[in-house]
Amino acid sequence: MDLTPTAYVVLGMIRLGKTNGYEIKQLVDQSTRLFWAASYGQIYPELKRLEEAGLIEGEDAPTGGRQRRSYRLTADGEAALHDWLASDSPLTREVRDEGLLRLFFADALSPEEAIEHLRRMRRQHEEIAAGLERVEPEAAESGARFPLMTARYGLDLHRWVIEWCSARERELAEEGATDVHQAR
Amino acid sequence: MDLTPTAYVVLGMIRLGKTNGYEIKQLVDQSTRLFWAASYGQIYPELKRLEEAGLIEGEDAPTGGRQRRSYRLTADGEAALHDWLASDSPLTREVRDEGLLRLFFADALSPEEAIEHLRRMRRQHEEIAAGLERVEPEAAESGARFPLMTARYGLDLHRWVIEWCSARERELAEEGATDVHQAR
DNA sequence: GTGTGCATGTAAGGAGTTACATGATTGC
DNA sequence: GCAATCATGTAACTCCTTACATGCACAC
Repeated sequence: MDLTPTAYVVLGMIRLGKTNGYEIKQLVDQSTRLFWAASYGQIYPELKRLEEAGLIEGEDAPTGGRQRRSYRLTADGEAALHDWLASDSPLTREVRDEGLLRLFFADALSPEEAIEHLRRMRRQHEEIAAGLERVEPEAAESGARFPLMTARYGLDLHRWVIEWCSARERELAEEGATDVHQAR
Repeated sequence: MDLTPTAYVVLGMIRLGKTNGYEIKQLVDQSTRLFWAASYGQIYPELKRLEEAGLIEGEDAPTGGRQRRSYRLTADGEAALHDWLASDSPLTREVRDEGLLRLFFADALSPEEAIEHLRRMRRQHEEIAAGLERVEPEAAESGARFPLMTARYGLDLHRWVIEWCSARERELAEEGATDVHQAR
């Protein structure tokens, strides 16, 4: 019974008190989204699989006439989550960053175009940081320690990237200003 | 004719002087891998698609009896690459980081286990940084400016993460040392 | 009575990985 | 002669996204 990290997202979110697919999706979108996203197309089938595997138990809990299913962890589910968290199995890490990819090939651009690209990269990270600033207070109030820690990680990291981009923009601009090539 | 970023990886690597699928894969593995990976299963079909689209031109160039196909950019291919690099279309950014994901749920761990997990995260980034230290000299000698810039980005970024993990490890350890709960 | 939010799901398709198959060349 | 490297390719599979379908509840 090999679970994917996405399965543990579901398990972990239930442990944090989210009882149905909709709530799980909402919390994912405002917390782990930046380092582990999940769509309804993953969450609902995963809930079924985990129930079949006996790691969670569901019960119908309609609100009036609106269907709703409420899940909780079983002892097995709690154990599976803990084992994963404490295990020293290799940690998946994959990044797809089109901004960096374009930067890698930026020798094909003019200095002005390269600076412009760095600005676009920076703006993207500024938007991400702004989003994190908005959700950080909620993470702080939740009482859970580590969700707040990861939110701060994201904020500090993206601020670091913003500074890095700024620094590279300045370097390129200064070179352009003093360089003879500028006058070509 | 909408191209994926992976198609532009192929285009860009050919522009950097790589002439066949094998060479492209090698350069990807020691340069863009950390922010845009690509497997043979993507590269070879992509080369065919790009040739059909007229963005590259291939010619058989066997080494003795060993088959080999050598590609170069067409004018259309050069233009497509440049347009992508200079365009302000949205920049894809996706991260899957199991280390951070586990950290997010680390309230389910004991303080000691959480510290141990931070150590594992740090070690992973130390290995990545060590790999980057090895390839950086080659990027520096290649003459291309931006591949070196992205290599340094990676190095500085992972060093930042290493420091971040260390700081969190220290915080948790100090708390444990002064906290009454430690003696439970 | 209408739009927004709550709530559950699926079908089709895209992107990417893994594993395998094949065979020549080069260095030891 | 054997291992490592050069070189090309594909089939099966997994994972995930997108788009769609459905319908209730609640606030204005």
